[in-house]
Amino acid sequence: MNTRRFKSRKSRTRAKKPKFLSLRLQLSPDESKTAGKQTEMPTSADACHQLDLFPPHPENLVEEKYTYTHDQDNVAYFFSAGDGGASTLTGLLDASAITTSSSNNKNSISITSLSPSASLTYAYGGQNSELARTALRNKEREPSEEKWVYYSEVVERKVKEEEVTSGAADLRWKDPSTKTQRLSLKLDYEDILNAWSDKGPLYIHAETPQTVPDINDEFLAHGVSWGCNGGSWTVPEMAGNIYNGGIGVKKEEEMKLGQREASVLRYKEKRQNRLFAKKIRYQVRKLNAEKRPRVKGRFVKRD
DNA sequence: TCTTACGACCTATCCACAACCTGAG
DNA sequence: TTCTCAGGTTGTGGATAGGTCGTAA
Repeated sequence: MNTRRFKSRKSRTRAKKPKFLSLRLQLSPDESKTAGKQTEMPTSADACHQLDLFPPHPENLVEEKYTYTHDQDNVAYFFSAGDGGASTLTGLLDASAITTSSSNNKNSISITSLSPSASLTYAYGGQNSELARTALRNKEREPSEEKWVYYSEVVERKVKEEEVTSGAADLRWKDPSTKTQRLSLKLDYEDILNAWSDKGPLYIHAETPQTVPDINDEFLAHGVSWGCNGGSWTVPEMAGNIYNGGIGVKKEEEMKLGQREASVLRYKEKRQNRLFAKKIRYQVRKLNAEKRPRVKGRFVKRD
């Protein structure tokens, strides 16, 4: 969604009550509760979130459980209620517990609440409590449905988690007496560069900083795939070809190229088929709306 | 290079009302 | 604990307004 458009549109006509909340906006440092916070270490692959090739939907912003998953084709974040509703919006706001789990090729991060009675009024500035109540009311309507969240929101959350899990994590995170919890990720760039020095260029294109790669990029289309393995990005099949002068066996190369092409095809197909259209939650309402009389597109009273 | 005009595109908003949800008893 | 009921909330589609973007002059 175009934010500028949204803003200007809001100014154009009477502002409609927003349906969803941005947790990022509401989770100011002062309001986050830290007392009794329990954190477990994320197991791996935390860096992978930086490559979300599919822009997330801003809708469905608030849900019960935040889950991050990745596989070899994709990286995505979900909110789901697969835990039976143990985590709620209140829980998210409170963020009393952040737990992570890992199994096979999937990692998940759950944020649950240890004090569900926390004040929503406080978190929402006392003015949008009705909104929060509404959001809470929606819990578990669709227990296993995929949800999308803002990418920036996820990144911010991940940064916080990384800081908590790192050895040099700011101890203020666990100190209930400390009011400022604004954590900042401090990287030792020199160490990173040294550690990486024998592993080839830092960037896909050695001259330019790496951002989200374009799937149409020839570089990707010719065999370099993105995978997340134990927290670091790898170039599994063609890495040697690119950086070390090739793998040598032409036949093998062709086979792999074919597999790559098929893989890229599947990837592109997957991306194209991704559901960007509005999802109908209640078919009966759609039927009713279709039958409802209209004037210039607006519903009108029946005679 | 900058400004302006224009068309194409995009999307929040509006409406009524049945379905749905929630809390009280 | 379960049921009932009243009242509040949500979701639905088509047309539209008005902003954005790209292009040409």
